[in-house]
Amino acid sequence: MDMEFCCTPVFEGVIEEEDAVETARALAALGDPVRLRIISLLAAAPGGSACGCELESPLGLSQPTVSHHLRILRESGLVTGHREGRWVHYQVVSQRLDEIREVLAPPITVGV
Amino acid sequence: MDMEFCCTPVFEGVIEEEDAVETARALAALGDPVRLRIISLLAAAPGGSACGCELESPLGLSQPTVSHHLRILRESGLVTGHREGRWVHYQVVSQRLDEIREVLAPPITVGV
DNA sequence: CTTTCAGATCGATGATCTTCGATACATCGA
DNA sequence: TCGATGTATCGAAGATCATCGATCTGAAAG
Repeated sequence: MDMEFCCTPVFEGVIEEEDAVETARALAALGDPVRLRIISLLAAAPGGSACGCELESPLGLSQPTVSHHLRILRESGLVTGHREGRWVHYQVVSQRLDEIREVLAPPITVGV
Repeated sequence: MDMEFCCTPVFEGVIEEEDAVETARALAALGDPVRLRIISLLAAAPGGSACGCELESPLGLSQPTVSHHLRILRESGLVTGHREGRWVHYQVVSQRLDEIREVLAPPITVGV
């Protein structure tokens, strides 16, 4: 079961309520200091991935809380998790970040 | 009194707690469907600006609520407001959006 | 089979956020 | 000066969110 994510640019006409909700969900997932640090930690980890247990200590948060944030990032398509024995290796989905950056990109200048 | 906004990239080393809070604040400001639509409405308005009173109807929200969201967008540097008689003309600060896009930009690839 | 450990889920709590009516402030027109 | 209009702020209600301890699942080790 794969997911459908938002891609509607903010600057091509007035964004519809429904599309705005989807896009806002992705941006809200990034709008939390803990989740930004998780992304940063994963990207900086050797091989670009780390298990949840490696995040608790640097974040200074409990295991359920880290798991909670990872779930939100997963549901927003910003990270993926692959089970490897007892561990789940998480890594950043850079394509997804590119998509979100595109949503905020300035309008296509047509002359002027 | 000018404001200091975040600019610390997520992918250049592990982002510090303090910087993460600042960056998250900006992204959280964008993480709301109403505020995304406000940005979209302002950008699509003739001259790229509109007063608060012109937003209430298309958003279907009360004046205090619209004012509340405009305040958050202002405090995040995403819009500016210029008083023109009784009206305050709001417009999107595209530079600020560029900054935020940069924060989410992929790391500088050094070989490989 | 039992223990151990990583991860997910549940339930509760406290904080934050969205929304609105009421109200105050500011500006213009009569 | 007075009323009308756009905006900001206040206070309250309801919803959402972050956080944790307790608990459950799943997998490896003994």
